[in-house]
Amino acid sequence: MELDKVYDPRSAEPEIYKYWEDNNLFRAEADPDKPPFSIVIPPPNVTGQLHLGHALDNTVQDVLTRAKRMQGYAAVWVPGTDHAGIATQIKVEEELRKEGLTRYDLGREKFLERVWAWKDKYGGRIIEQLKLLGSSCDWSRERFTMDDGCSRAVREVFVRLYEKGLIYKGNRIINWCPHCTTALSDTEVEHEETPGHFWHIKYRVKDTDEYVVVATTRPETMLGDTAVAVNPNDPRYAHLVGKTVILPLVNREIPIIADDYVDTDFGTGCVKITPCHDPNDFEVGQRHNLEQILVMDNDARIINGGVYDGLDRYDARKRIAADLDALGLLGKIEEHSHNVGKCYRCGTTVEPITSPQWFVKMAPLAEPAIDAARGGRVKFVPERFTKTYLSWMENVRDWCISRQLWWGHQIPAWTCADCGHITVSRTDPDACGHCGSAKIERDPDVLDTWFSSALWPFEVFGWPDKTSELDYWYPTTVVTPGYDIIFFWVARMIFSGVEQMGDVPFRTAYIHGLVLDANGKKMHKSAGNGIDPQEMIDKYGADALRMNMITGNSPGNDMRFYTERCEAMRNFANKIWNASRFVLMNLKISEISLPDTLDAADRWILTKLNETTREVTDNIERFELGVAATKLYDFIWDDFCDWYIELTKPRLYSEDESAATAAQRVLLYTLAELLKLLHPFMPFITERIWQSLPGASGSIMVRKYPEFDESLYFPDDAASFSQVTDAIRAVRARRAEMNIPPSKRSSLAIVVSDARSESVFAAAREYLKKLAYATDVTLQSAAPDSLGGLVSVATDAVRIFIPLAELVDVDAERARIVKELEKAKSEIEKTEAKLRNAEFTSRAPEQVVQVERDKIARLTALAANLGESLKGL
RNA sequence: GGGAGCAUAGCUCAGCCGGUUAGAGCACUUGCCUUACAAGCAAGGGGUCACAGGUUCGAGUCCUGUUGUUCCCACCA
Repeated sequence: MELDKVYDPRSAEPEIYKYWEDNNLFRAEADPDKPPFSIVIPPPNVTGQLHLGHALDNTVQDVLTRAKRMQGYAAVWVPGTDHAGIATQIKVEEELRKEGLTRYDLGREKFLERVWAWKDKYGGRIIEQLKLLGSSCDWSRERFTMDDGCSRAVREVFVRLYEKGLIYKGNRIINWCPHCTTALSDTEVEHEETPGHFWHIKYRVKDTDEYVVVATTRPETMLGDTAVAVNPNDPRYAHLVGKTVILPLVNREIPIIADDYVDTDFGTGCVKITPCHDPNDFEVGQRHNLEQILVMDNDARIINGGVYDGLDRYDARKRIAADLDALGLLGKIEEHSHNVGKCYRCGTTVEPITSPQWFVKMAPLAEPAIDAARGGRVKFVPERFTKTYLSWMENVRDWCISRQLWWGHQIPAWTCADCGHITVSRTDPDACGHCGSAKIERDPDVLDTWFSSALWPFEVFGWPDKTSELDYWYPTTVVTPGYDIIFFWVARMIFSGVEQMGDVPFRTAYIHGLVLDANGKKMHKSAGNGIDPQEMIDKYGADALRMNMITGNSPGNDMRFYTERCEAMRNFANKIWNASRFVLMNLKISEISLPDTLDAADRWILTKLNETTREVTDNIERFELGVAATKLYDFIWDDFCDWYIELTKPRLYSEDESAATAAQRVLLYTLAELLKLLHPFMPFITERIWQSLPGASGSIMVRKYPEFDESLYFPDDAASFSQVTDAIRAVRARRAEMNIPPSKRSSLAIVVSDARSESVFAAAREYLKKLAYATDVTLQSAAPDSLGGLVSVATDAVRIFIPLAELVDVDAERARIVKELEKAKSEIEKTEAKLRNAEFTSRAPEQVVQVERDKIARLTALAANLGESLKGL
């Protein structure tokens, strides 16, 4: 099958993907004869567009999975599509707003219909995009589970934890997003240093003329103050403890209490206590049995605040400040920069608020999850992320899991209107579990999306049923998230897996970095610096984008995205394409097999191929995908294309049929092997070329990954052959310096110093002619008597004479040789000094010492040859 | 306040257990349309590996400190 003159990924890639799909090549079922390799794929956010973070995730997963599968594993991909209710919901709300509607206008039923349609529309698009990227994930396994109330697995876990007392409902302070109108967990709040003000407010002590001054960044919360606190050891205020102050504007009498929480050195040393709107104050309030007064509703509008009721929190802030000022109760206003919590999805400033919510008690769950990482049952790659994980897990607070959203797993809890008992059940109950009343109502809240995501590694295999799939694939082998979701997802999968399954959800968490824009900024849609991967795929092809993602950065480190690198990888694809075209158009054979006799160049390339195979396999094993890909890039471009293909040309075009056939065989064999090696990284183009190779059948995706082959490894021969390539390079350099075009050929006289070199060069005549632009090559044991008219070139193995003297600038020539000679001499000196050092020779390993000795020998020979050349000038 | 990462060529980055003359891509210079490829070929310029100590026969690589920078975590109102 012939290859088109130009490779067009835009048309080729979808075709190839279809071929994989049509032939059902993605599905790898459990196989008792093969070790399982299962990889957990994060649920893509349904936001209508894939971003480069997903592209990176997806590529890493795909490379690993394809490689493992070719290496003989039963490899399975575990795709998730069950995520991000909130993202979708917010998007739909935005759409509605354009029509002047809110979700309340539509009602839950109708609203969910819209959300669902939107998800189908855009969720499907994301899967199409992932396919474009080459994802070998078997998307036919996709399961949408979150629309129908609550999935079985989620319900099972909820009930289990509830029965163990690890889930509780309580009126606690939580983070509230007034835009999404839902509670958020601690991890969903991003803290951002924000400039603000520090308002000093005077509270008059009752029945005195004395004032205490409190400082606050949120004056509007004063409406909910139920105490003022001072440090018990603060002499300034000791006399006031136990007295009361009159809360201005509200005229409520509140106590002055003493609590260690107050830092005497910060602010005024007096703190207003608002139990409903500050986590610390909440705790203080608990300790002192303070009244809780909620002064904001779900939209962050004032309630229970008298004349301020109905005002937005920021309007209220202005009004209150103004009113206090009018009363002369506003002290200084300082500029104050402080950390403000923002909703990680919409960026709105979150409001700490007390609210009845569901929590997971973390301490008992964290402990075994910590042990799992300490004991190495879960390994993080790179290792440093273990620490990130541990420090979070060790300090984790209870997890707020209820969300006031309409789409998600609805909490399986029913409250009785008669007795107030909460019934938690695996099946929908008809009556209260306590009093039997039928007047029960289901909790309208849904679960944090990460609650269900945490169950993914076992839920997808059919849990809570005991399935053979689950038995075979769990624990999964690896998960590959970015470090930004270690807390959200990785940690929660670990403690959920350990708790429910009694074992970790995956053996290795291979953590990658984030994709930044060219200026080093995190990509955000709002910042407009995001790049749609599809754009890159359309322009350069998925293979190029994948290589760009994989190479040029190391595990766990962020990478900046450069379009130029995509271009470079596109060029690489083009290179492979053209090299393959060359091989194919020169073939007269119809099967992949090596010839009986290999010549020097063959042995050289096969040795290089073997080394590359060994190293690349090793790198993949250690998750060093970037290094692996780079080695393949170098081998293919430098060794195979630039050297070996050129080296085969004389034989391919020669009259000698058997030599030509031998070259064809080695070319085809090497090409087939390198295509297999490269396939996990550039799946499309390798498949396309593979399908065109004579004697290759089926998909390259299920071929065996190359292994190191001792019988095709000739390190000594390869080393000898490098004498030839060195000589060729030296001649080319000489000619380039003299600006001699390749079209101007000349003869070469090569002086060899020993029998080995003689035979090496004798066998390499044709190579020298082709690559060193020689008309003919003669070997001799001594330099020509007269060096007149000759240009000389020296390597450590040979001296070469070229009759081009009429073009030589003798002075420049001398200067060049002197420079080279000096460099060689200084190297020799350094090396000799090293060898003279007894400490070195006695302590360094023999191998290392030998390398130095060899170096001396080589450099000495080179220096001698250079010296001779100099004399001849 | 605690923790982590990064600092190597003009730019973006590799460099795994310390051991040849520190690499790649892009950019730059010179010469080439050599019948696979100008998205290419050949040759070349460019780095006291942030700074200061230390360990070692030997340090870009390990240790300590300094500086700069990025990120994560944390209840200072």
